[in-house]
Amino acid sequence: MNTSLPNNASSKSAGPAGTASSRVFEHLRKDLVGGRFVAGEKLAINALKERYEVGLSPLREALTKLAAYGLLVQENQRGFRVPKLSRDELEDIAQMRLEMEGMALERAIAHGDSLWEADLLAAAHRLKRADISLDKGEAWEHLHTQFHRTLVAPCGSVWLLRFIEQLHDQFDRYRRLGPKMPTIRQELDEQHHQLVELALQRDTQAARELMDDHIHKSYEVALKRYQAHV
Amino acid sequence: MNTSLPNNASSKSAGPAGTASSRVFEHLRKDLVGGRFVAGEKLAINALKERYEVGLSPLREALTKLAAYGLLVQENQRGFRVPKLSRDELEDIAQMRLEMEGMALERAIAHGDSLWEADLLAAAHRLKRADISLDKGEAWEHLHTQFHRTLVAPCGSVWLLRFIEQLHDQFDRYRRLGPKMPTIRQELDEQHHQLVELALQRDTQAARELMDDHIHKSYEVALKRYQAHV
DNA sequence: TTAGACAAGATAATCGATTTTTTAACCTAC
DNA sequence: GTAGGTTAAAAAATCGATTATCTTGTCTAA
Repeated sequence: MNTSLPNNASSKSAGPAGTASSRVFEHLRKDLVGGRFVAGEKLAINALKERYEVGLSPLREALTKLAAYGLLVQENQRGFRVPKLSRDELEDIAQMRLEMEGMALERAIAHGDSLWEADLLAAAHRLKRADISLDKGEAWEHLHTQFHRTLVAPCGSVWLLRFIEQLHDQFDRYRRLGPKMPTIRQELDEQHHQLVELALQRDTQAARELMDDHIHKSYEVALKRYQAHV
Repeated sequence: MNTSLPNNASSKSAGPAGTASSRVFEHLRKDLVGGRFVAGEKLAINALKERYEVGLSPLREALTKLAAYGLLVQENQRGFRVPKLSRDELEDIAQMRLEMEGMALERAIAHGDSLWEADLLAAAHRLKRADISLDKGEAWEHLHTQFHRTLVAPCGSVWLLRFIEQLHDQFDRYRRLGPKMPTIRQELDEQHHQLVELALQRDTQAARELMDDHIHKSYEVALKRYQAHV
């Protein structure tokens, strides 16, 4: 019923369903990506048990899974900790995003059908409409992720999509560092709009260049945030 | 102390150390990659408990981790199963290996120092010497993995290495399908040797082409095995 | 003064039993 | 005869308690 990682309770829109384990996984994942833990911090399992209102077993399963996913580090007999951040890693992640999302976009443009075009337009529209100041930007973040997901969806490679998702989460640990998000909304929206345009025109070359630029700008934001946060 | 996924007990050479959970994880991983489970099979947890001599908690943690890693599928409230194989997926994996290992090799050639050259020669030598008929080829398999790992090691991207590792495990599910391994040893050895040569000469272009060819040949073997197995 | 040993407390990992959910077999009503 | 419903058995998921390991502070001996 699923593809195993984002796991059960189909990715988004999950209602009350799913196992305790999968609920905690999602919740923790969001908290980690959203920067609600400080990098390097050691997790106090007992505290988490209360915070997320679960028993030990499902909690440990969630933590184990997050470690496999790369959002936690598990140390031999001393529990879990939040991975440190480093400039080197940020560059690694950004570089990888460049390569992989570029590749995916090219393939998506080659394979995407008209249903994709519709989805893409819809996702872009929703994103533009979203109020970034709403619930701490959570809603906007979700739509933003969704937009990028839609953009590369028909690339034809399950594994490529999987890696991109993972990198995106990693990247967001940097991009969402520190307080709120006084993003330069204007330029972002413009780029998203242009991306859709170029995708619809099947202008692979230009689309990829814009995507590179888009990721590069995100990288600069993330870097600034990282440097301010150190 | 580690990088979280291959997990504790540093990847290879693990002695008796590590938690029950990590031991089972490694053991199960090898069994899954080595084809000791049939694709699509549902895992009987109680049977596994006995087979691997662990309690429920560490076993479930190992299974959860393997699901996050992609070697198992977890279904909402009905346990774990071994992912099905498909020709489409095989092609996806092979294609991704092409891209990612090619990229990694280029970077490795650009960054690798003389220590790398030494490691590479050593790894190639050990591989050539290995007796493939020994313990069901396990020893050879390990050296083969190690060789490819060494080849791309200095690529400079932790994430790229991680993805490659993952793809390699996925690929091996196909390549090691069915009985034993009557590999055409000659040609493989020759290619490995040539790869080392070209890497040492820093001939990026030729090395990448050979790598492409090498992976492509592996793909053909894997495909044959897959088709025979269906 | 400091390196090493030791013990007490804290934390991680594991176990055994319980609860929840699914599966499968059977039964009934149409 | 089959769709729908009931229930017993099986399996998954979770809980509570136990065991093993690490951590910290203190003491001793060089």
